[in-house]
Amino acid sequence: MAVKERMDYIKKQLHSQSYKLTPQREATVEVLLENEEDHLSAEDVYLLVKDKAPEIGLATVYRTLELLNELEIVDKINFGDGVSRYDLRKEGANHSHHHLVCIQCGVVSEIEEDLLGEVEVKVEREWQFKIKDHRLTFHGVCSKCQHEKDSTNEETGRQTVDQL
Amino acid sequence: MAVKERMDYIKKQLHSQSYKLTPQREATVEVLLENEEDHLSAEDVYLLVKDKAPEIGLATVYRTLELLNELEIVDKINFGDGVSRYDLRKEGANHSHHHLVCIQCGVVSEIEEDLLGEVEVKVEREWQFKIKDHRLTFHGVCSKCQHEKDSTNEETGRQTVDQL
DNA sequence: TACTAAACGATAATCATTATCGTTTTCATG
DNA sequence: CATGAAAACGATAATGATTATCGTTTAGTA
Repeated sequence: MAVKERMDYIKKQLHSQSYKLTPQREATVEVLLENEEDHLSAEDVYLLVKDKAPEIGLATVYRTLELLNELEIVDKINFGDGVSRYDLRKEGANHSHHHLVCIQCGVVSEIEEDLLGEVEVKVEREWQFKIKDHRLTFHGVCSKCQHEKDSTNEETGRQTVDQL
Repeated sequence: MAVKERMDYIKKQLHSQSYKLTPQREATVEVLLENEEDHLSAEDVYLLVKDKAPEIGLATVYRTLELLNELEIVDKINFGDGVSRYDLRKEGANHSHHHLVCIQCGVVSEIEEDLLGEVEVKVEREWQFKIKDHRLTFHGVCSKCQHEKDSTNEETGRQTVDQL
């Protein structure tokens, strides 16, 4: 399965930089692979990883996520709520993918396609800026919420407004 | 001058939503107008505003920035260091402008031009997502750092790498 | 001028993240 | 396989930004 292969790939990356391959790190990566779409916070990862490795400490989770971020295996992202979220990079991707954040239900979904190719060429040329990575997030209303005019939403109670 | 006019405009916006126009709020907005390019944190604003209104409290600065954010007079942005930064919207702009963050010297500069027009059309169409706002940040090496190969940098000590 | 809700200042509380420190484990070596 | 050193760990204290609380002050109005 793909999960196993990607796990092996990540293991190799750790090894190649002479980081040790501890069970805690393995369990953490496993959790990330199994919840790839979920934009987990450190706390989320901690709770999930405790099922696999109950003795793990929160500090270790933070340390591992930080390490994975440095190795560019995960992206540390921030949607403006007070927490960092950790997002596994697609295999071989050299940039962070884009996000859609629904301001009504809070759901975060992903755009894997890179929409910024031309934009980056322009920025590099006109601003003499050598781009290494990008962050692109759209805030708006997801298709589901656009159709639920009467949405009973725990976060804001806001109604859908001017779309459609 | 433009500052005065924009101040009046912001005053009107506060008034129109029946928020009071206190000296503390006025001083805070003044600081934002006078340091528009600087991506100030709440603490930064606090220190600057103390010159104009020495008795102001940090809590009030946070409250005011929060209010201005809700009124869409400022954007609250986050570049991944632990602090929120507050960025005045250009007059009449209905979206956040873009940012370039230099990973070597830490300088943040702005792109005022909206580069996302076509991208947004595509996203709205293909993902059925009604966009209200966006956040776009490029991380990379600014033109200055690209030319300082021997950069003595207090943050990372990192050398310029593979560009040029 | 007096009133009342809004706003304020000081500061305590919260909460995510980081640092510390003594213990445990991994992995290379004999 | 046993051993030793460095790396990693778990528990928890410390930090630092932000938010909540609360008694006092003030802006805008009658």
